[in-house]
Amino acid sequence: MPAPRRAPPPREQGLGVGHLMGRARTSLLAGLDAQLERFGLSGMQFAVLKHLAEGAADTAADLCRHMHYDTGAMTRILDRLEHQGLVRRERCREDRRVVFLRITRGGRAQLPRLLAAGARVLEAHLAGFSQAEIDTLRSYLGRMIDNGTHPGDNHTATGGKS
Amino acid sequence: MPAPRRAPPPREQGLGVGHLMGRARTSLLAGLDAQLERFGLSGMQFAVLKHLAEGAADTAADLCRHMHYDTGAMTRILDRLEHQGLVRRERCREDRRVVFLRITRGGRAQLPRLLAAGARVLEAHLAGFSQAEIDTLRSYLGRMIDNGTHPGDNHTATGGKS
DNA sequence: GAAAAATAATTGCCCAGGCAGTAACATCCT
DNA sequence: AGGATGTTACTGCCTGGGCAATTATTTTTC
Repeated sequence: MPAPRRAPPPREQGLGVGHLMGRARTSLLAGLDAQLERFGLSGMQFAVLKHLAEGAADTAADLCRHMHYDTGAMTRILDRLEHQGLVRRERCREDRRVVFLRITRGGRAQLPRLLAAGARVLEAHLAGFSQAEIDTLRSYLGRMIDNGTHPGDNHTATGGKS
Repeated sequence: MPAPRRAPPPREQGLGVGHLMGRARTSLLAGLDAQLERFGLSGMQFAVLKHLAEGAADTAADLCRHMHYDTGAMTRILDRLEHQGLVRRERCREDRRVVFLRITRGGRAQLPRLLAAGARVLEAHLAGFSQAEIDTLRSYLGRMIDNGTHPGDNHTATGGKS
């Protein structure tokens, strides 16, 4: 070790939570990308595929609404997924603006492996958490999102059940 | 049904956590950017300035280590901060590779307002949280980060402290 | 029924982060 | 000493998201 680095006490009161959240999310995403690398997929592509498989959405706009994602970026993600043969675009006949999205047979076949990879990453990050703790964490995050979405709602959120 | 809950998808909800985390962080960041917009600063620039003001780091490499950030991106952020007259670069004489970073008088003068803006956003998102809940949330995030950083450490993390 | 507004998908442009390289310098090793 | 190695800051290049049009279509409104 050439230069001994001093270890400054990281006293962060205010932004600590934001910072930690960013780190945790980065770690989650990095792990997911690492696991998905051998499938040639990014975390975002995986998420899209998962939503499609679950039937949560079947058009690009729908997907964007559910995932709070940019429509332009979504188009490009779908381009890649289609190019990889995992998703097929199919123009709707009744409303010729919309394009239905369908998982191909190959895409569906890969899905279990992808889901397993995602679960692995999450399990790793939640090692040592009890189910109650996971639920609590989820409720905290939900409340924060709610607070950010509807700012000024000053009801004590102690009973906050989404 | 013999209720053989052998190994169903027990952690299926886990992905929800990742999703919620992303949403919460996005909301936090969007709020911060909105508050900082009138200062002409991004959330990242603010974070860097804050670290410098606290004396947590005084070189670019140091900052990157503390903030887990890319060195190239850091150079460019510092370019902007310097161009805005908030930070000054000063070559070290002993080790001519390093460039010390100093907050200018103007930068330090703005800091209180910036910190207040950051605190506002965080307070808004944590409305209705007790101090204990905030601490719990922080500990959860810390444990997740730890799990991601040192994967495979299979000691029950129940006693995990920061 | 035609103009106006709304919606879906797409594209171009910009910005910012990650990565790989580069040049200057410092340190280590033998 | 002198070469290998590491460090610091910086610079292109690539990727990917966000935003603002653009195009094609539907729905609403008058």
